[in-house]
Amino acid sequence: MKIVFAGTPEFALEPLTAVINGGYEVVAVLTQPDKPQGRKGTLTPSPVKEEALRRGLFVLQPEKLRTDFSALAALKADLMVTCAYGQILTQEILDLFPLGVWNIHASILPAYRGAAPIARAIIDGCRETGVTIMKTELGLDTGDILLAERCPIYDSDDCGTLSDRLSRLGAELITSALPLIERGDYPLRKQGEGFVCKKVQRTEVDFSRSSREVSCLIRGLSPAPFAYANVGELTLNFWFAEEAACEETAPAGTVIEASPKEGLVIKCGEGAVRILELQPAGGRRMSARDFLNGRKLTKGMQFDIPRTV
RNA sequence: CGCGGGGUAGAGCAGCCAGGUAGCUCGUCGGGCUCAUAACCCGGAGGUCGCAGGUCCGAAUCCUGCCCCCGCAA
Repeated sequence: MKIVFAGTPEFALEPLTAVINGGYEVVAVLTQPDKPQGRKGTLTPSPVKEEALRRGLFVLQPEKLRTDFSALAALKADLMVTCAYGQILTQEILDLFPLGVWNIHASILPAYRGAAPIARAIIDGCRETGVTIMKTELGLDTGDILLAERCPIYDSDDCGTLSDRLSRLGAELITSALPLIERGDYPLRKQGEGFVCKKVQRTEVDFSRSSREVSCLIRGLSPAPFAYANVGELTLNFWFAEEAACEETAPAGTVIEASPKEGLVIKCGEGAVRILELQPAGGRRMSARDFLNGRKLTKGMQFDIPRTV
């Protein structure tokens, strides 16, 4: 069976490997064009492209697939597996594959259709999420479900760790799915009503929210694009935080503890959060303990609270 | 030339503007206190101050060039 694999970020690597290890003929890997990265604007290939090249696979990376799919058509592949590819497919493109186009999506559909399902689930405080394999149709992540499997979200998770786990789960599911699809004998389940999510953006922490909301926001946006906060002249990106016990009454945003021993604890609207890892603007990622050894924060300082819109 | 911060002991920082003894917190090592300790007390080790050149009696500090790291924005 000839398969095209379409994917772009790191999340798609395990599934790609799984398809290859499944013994299928991966006739091409479709991925987003190289993008300028960082301050120097260096043109950087996607993680999927790098892996594909490493394995000597044929790579396609059209700027606009919807108008530039002749190369894809020429492959005459049987089916396509998509996994966070990043471009919308047209009916013409779907029709190129006799056995269909199948998508690996990092949520239990119909929840969290669209972009950033993993980050959204954490930010919303979900206790579990999962991965769905669905047959792609024109609507965004609306296709019928072939397989889905749940996966817990722990308080120790950030978007990075959860993403890793879901990526492996996605790899397992596609491994189970391909034989079913090849045999052509499989049940499909219709999705219920859902909603589409947008990309997540860098967000200023609102400490007037509850400790759970704050810690989930921080973990959901780490390791990018980050939740941040300002205190005095400092801007801090937060890498990891946990909810903390707090008996004090102080305005939200107050620094309750700031010592190498006690750690960095900030009062929230309800409860408090302990920042465990952070990164000052201009600096490297470091533990709160290291940061406090530099003594840039002291008890009683106030973090800015963003204006509520 | 997109905007900006930075490179000083193993870690995180101060000192630089107004050149003149290498400082702080943590860690580490040794000793003490304690039933005990990640707690407390005493003591010690540990630094080519990113690299190269220049100015100067004297440079972490002033000047010039270079290397590297990072935040924002794209």
